[in-house]
Amino acid sequence: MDKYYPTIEESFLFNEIDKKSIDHLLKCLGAELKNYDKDEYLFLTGDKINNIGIVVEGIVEIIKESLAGDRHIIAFLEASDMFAEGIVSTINKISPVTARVQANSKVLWIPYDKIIRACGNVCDFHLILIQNMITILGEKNVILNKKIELLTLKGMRAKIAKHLLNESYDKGKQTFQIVLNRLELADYLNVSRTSMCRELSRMKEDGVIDYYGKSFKILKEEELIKCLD
Amino acid sequence: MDKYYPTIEESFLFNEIDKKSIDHLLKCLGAELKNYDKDEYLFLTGDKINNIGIVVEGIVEIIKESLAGDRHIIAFLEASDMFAEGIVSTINKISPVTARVQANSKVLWIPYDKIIRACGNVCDFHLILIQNMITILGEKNVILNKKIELLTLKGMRAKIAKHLLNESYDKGKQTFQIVLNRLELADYLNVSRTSMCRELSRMKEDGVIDYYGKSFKILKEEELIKCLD
DNA sequence: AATAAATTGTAGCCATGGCTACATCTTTTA
DNA sequence: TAAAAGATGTAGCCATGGCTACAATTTATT
Repeated sequence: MDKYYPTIEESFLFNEIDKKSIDHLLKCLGAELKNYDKDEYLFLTGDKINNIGIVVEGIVEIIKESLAGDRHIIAFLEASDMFAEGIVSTINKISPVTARVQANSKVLWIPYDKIIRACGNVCDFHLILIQNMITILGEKNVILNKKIELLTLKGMRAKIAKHLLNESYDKGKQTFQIVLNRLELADYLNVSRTSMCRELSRMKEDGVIDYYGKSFKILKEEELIKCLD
Repeated sequence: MDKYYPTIEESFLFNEIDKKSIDHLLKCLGAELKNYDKDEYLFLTGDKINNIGIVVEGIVEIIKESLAGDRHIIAFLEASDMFAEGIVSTINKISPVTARVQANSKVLWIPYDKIIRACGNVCDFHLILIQNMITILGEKNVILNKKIELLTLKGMRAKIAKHLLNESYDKGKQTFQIVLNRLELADYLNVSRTSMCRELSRMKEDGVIDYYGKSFKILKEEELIKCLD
């Protein structure tokens, strides 16, 4: 298991925790490393979940089944990504999603109980762990709120403007590269790709932004801000 | 301060905590009760927040200022409602909103540090408190995710269908009362009231639902579910 | 009970944006 | 290096849903 420590340490859950102590801590937590074969399920929609998972090797897919029956992948998780933390921290702990490995994978499972209940010999790390857990949930809240803000905006231009401003603020520059391609971006903004492309063209024509591929430049910030009304 | 205990106890933060211990606990936490006059500000957008607030008396408004400069009230909080818990649990603790009292009010402030750091004489309550804190954040995540699911649906009928199904499942009945009026509902679904009313009429005409005022009845659940594609 | 105010429902008009189809350009694979 | 697959941009068509205006109904106020 030791060979995976570098991966495990990267998770924010172990932020500020002395790397030398992780071995001790994982034992204290009763963490378990499990192997999964391609396409094996980790848990299904409706299952009661009691562990937090950290991907140690391979790929984990998070799948949302709609009431209407169709399946939609909402996340691809890679090594050191955490999952299920949002589920175990609710009252009933019932998963609204299904998790499956896409390739042969290894997952580290940590019992939620052990994380939030300080162990008998209250190690200092435990309290840091709990604080990290809360911070992770807090930050997730921020991300969800940002997404809601975006989705709530009326009009194509407003959505594009808001997103580009967000990116620009995050990077601290007027010129920046985006990560998503056009289709993914349209998906994120919940609009059709073609209509989004059309509006991007218009915005370039109007001289408020410029772009080539994934490189964007904000030309008239004030104009973009005006779009948000 | 004792006279406000019944209100304070109602907060989920003190769930499962012996009421007799609350007095001791609040002292251990260094909780402070403060008075505010009508229209006084509790904190402004951009302020760094270090305390969780619980409304003890009066009304607190949470206000969102858009980049474009207009103000929008996103919540009215009443006695025993908690606020700022989502802010203090992030990394930088900067508030994205402004809080103001709408009438003469009393607010109980609890230092976040004290909540998540067990005190020297580790009282048992402290751990419960921390677990409650995590549960609160987890549940908030669930609510935000539900809202995103709704906003992401394409088409008026899908949004209405999803919301009515949610309400029906929550209440466990096909017939139920909604809380919001038409304007508030339209706002929640992020559509115009008139278009929503039009679609509600059509749905009634099609015989998939029936309603009168705030009373709704789901007539053909399978049909509603089909709308979600 | 009478009036005012607020809430809800309906209709017509038209802008926004989704969809199909295709062209252009880029990247991957053989 | 050619061919295939994928990503991006553009255009035309038309359905969805936003908006204004007003009617009908319910609730609040005097």
